[in-house]
This record gives sequence, C-alpha cells and structure tokens, in this order.
Amino acid sequence: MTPTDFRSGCPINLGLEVFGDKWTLLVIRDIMFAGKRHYREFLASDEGISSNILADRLAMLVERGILTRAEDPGHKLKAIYSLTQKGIDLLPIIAQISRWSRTHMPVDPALAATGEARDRAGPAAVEAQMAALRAIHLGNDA
Amino acid sequence: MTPTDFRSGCPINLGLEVFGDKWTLLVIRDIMFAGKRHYREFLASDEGISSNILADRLAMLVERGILTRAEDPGHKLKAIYSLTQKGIDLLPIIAQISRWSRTHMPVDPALAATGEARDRAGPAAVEAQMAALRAIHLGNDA
DNA sequence: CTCCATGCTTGTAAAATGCAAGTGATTGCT
DNA sequence: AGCAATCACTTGCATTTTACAAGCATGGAG
Repeated sequence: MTPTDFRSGCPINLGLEVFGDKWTLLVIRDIMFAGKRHYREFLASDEGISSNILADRLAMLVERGILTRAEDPGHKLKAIYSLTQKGIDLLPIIAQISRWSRTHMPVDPALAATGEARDRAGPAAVEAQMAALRAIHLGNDA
Repeated sequence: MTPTDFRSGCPINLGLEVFGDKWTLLVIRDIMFAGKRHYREFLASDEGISSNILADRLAMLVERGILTRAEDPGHKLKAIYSLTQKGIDLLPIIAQISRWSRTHMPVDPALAATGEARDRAGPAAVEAQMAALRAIHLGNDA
C-alpha cells in the first residue's frame, strides 16, 4: 500500500486505481441503496455481474478497507458484507455520478427518482444518508 | 444511443459505461487541470497511457459528446480537443474523487494542493472552475 | 529537399472479463 | 437420519481489452 504500488500519486488516479472499472461502484451502489449484504444478493444485480468478477471485487474491496466481511451469527454459510467509513465516503462520488447521468444520459425515470429526491433536498441529504449508513454498518447511533 | 444499448438504465451504471475505466477520467483531468489540448500532450501523462488506448478514448469521448475535435487553424496536422458542457459537468465527479483519495489514499502532497485549495474555498469554487472552463472551451464570457 | 513533429495504426503478447459448470460445507425439510 | 436446496465461492475456457513497441502518411520548418 505504499505510493510506489500505483501508477502515480495523483488523487484522481489513485481513486481510479481502486474503483475505476465497470463493476466496483455497482457493488457499492447495491450495498448503499439496495441494502444488499450477501453474495447472492449482489449476484442478482440488474446488470448481471459474473460470479468470478463479483468474488474478485468483494475480496479487493475488503482488502482495500472499503468493505468488511463477517460471518452471519447463527448461519455459518452466510457472509455479511458491511461498509467501512472509507466505503461510506464514496457516497458523494456516487451522488455526483448519478447527477451527471440524470442530466446527460437516458436514465430510467424510475431509477432516477431517489437521486432526484436527494438533489432536491440539498447537500444536507447526502450527509443524512451517510449518517444513516454509519448507523447501519458501523453501529453508530450518533 | 437508445437505452437498450446499455446494461441498465440506472444512473450509476450509465455513468460507468461511459467513464468507468482506468483512463477516461485521466484524459478529462488533463484537459481540465493541465490545460492539455493536443494528442501528444495527453500521451505524455504521468501515468503513461498507451497511444492506441488514448486514440480509442479520445474518439469515444468525441462520439459521446464529451469532447469535440477541431483542426488547429494554421497548422493542419494539429488537432485541438475541447470540452463540451457535458464534459465540463464531469468536474464535480472529479472533485469528489479527489476529495476521497486525499482522505483515504497516499496521495502525493504536491498533486493534492489544488484539490485542497478547492475544498477550502467551498462549493462555489467548483462553480467558478466550471465557469472558467466554459470560457476557455465554449467561448462563453458569461 | 531534408528532417522533424503531428495524430494516429498495426502487430502481438499479456491480462482482464464473460460464461457455464462445478465444489464442498451447511441448512431446512421430512 | 436422509436428502435436496442453499451458501459463497472456484475452475476452465473462449472472448475481449489492454500493454508495449514499432511504424506510417502528412504537413511544416529550415
């Protein structure tokens, strides 16, 4: 995890080296907005991620400290994925991507609704959503 | 460019289908912050993009309406790339990626400076930077 | 007229992705 | 107890994308 592992120390580049692909942020989207916590749930995404790619991305996200993986108490086969603070901090990026696409791409109106509501509610809505994720994933009640 | 060309109509997905790779946003970064306008300039990025990948991405960005390509008047071999409004609207995404990396990744302090300044200046700084880009790339003096 | 810079192509090897099937452990059902 | 379904992944292989190095046609400068 030293700087020399990366192509450059540019902030934009470092972000892209972590989530600069077609799938990583979709996994984050699903855990953030669809409440998915299990492998099978992620696998059933609208976009049809392959099982090997999903396994690879989940392992990478855990290794990079964006997700954690825990066993489901009382169900040894089930793994539960949770967001870390580092993962929750991706929300503003995702919110901006949503905004750009809703302005410039042919989005499905039904899928655009939550983003539109967030934009209408102003910047505090992102903070509120992050606080809610902290409560769920980090157990913070603050 | 109909919705059926894409894996799904989800705003996050649609954004990733356009710039969800390791290179596209670096090209945008270079035209936005380093003032690069020519192929050879993009080719000389810190991260070392390959010439064929660069050609592919530039063509894609033009086709998608994020960049335009024009001949340099008085120098027929030179092509000048400019941002469209759609391209300028990517700035808030890039600003958020920068912010996340500066919080969570081992960024080069020298390269973090402009992002830190932007954050210190508050949300209006992003608007101001977008206005400056409009002046340069769209010829808007407003 | 020569030499260099221009924006790309081309060829080929390596890596990532996509797809279908399979795996071993566990759980719920009867 | 038995047995099928469910769980989180692996594995093998075809296809696509990327990386690296070299080359190319044209325009401009001296």
